[in-house]
Amino acid sequence: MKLRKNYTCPLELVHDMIKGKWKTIIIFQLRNGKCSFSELYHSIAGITQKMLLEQLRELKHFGLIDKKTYDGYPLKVEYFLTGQGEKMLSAIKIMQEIGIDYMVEHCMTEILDEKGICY
Amino acid sequence: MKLRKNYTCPLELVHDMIKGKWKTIIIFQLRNGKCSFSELYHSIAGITQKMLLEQLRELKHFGLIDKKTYDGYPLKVEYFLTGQGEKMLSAIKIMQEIGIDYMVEHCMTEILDEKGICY
DNA sequence: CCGTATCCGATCCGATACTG
DNA sequence: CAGTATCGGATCGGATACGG
Repeated sequence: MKLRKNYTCPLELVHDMIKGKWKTIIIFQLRNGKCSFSELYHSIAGITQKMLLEQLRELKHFGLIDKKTYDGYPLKVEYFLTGQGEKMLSAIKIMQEIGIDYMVEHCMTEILDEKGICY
Repeated sequence: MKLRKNYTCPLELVHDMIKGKWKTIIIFQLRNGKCSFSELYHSIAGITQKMLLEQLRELKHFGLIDKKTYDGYPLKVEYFLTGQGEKMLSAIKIMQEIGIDYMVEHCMTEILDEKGICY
């Protein structure tokens, strides 16, 4: 990842913060508090270890998440949202609604749970 | 663009709606109402005609913007946000704030205007 | 003014195998 | 359990030229 890139606008910066297929989903999965690596891994359908690690590293770099590592064996790590991560979550929750609106509108609701939500 | 993709979660869908370097910026530029193609083109630093057209087409496909074409010469077109586009704008405004927060925090404020905003 | 077409390097991301 | 390394196809996005 290129650090200290010359950004010409805040939204360009935020694009780097959350770009890619997985970052918004990862942030959303952390909405209820801390998760271990494998909790995230098993709760996000289709993601690979490589992608999860990579995206977690980038999210941490931009200060949206942080992690706490515990010594001992087996290794234990907890990922959690920072203050800015929570702020991003509030934007992502709006996006989730927009996604659901679209799916309802276009009859793609078969994947939603009984509350009309998934992930 | 692949239509009727099989989405497994709303955020994956929304990722397609706004992915790429330019879409959030385009939506933000439409925050004050309708714009012609060239107004958008000249107000977004660094974008090419190709990218602008391509991204406008995709935003329209997902129903975040719409356009109105007037006959006559020279050609006149107006792009504007739909209801869902306005909803997306509310999320994008939060992201803008996050971007500005980050820039202030990391002393990258030289590009911000006197109100601390750009674009 | 508005929209299209092509070329090509950079990046994304899935598959897979491996380490502490 | 947590993290790393490599390969290769797909997609993204900038440059450039052209057409209605």
